Amino acid sequence: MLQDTPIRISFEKLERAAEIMKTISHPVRLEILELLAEREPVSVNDLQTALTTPVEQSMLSHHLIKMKDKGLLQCEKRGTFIYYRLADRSILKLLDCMSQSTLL
Amino acid sequence: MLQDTPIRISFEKLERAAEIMKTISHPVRLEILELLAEREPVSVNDLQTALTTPVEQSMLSHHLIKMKDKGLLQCEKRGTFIYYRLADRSILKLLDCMSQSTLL
DNA sequence: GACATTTATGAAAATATGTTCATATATTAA
DNA sequence: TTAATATATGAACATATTTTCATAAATGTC
Repeated sequence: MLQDTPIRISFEKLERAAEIMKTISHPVRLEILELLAEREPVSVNDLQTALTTPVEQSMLSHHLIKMKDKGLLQCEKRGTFIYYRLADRSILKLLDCMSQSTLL
Repeated sequence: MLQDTPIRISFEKLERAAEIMKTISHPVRLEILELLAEREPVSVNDLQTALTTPVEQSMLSHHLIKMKDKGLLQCEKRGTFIYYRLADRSILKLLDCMSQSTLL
């Protein structure tokens, strides 16, 4: 059921929304979020293995840190491993909407 | 209620999803979509007036054409006016999710 | 201490995106 | 035909993002 009522957000919120969406608008980042949706927390290495696309360790680290900087992920160190988790699962609703969109 | 079941999308779909999200990840574009959500179709000029942020005619045109090129908008010419509309209202679900996200 | 493993860092390069400006095109009106 | 209005176009520029590469830091193991 599509909602048809006006949704009005302030420009500041539109800016923040745009920032969040921009941050995850990358196929690998979307897949990272999907993986974290299923299992949390996950180490960088496990993420790398789980991704369907081969991604360099360094590249993966950059992706993760970027999403963390934007407040989308959190991480925790255990020994030499770093475990990432979603900072807020409400972002999954976005993925869900996206996956259901008839635009895809 | 957040959905917690696995959402798995093919990499091609992730790429298309990323492309769509990237295209609308801009505060002005988000506001354009909001305006179109309420009223369709709207001429470029009316859009320009309705936007809360001042946007140059040329810039607005670029935004609209980009979203049209990506399949998110459609347009129709009447006289010297061009009326834009949403190509698919399912994109509004995304805005809705975004506006409800606790990340904002 | 030497070595392996895990992850981060930072610079450089490649690519993409956003913005501005001047101008073109199309339509309508006078 | 001239002028006015609506919109698009395209080049130039500025800025941001993505990717790669080499290397560093931290931890654990022998």
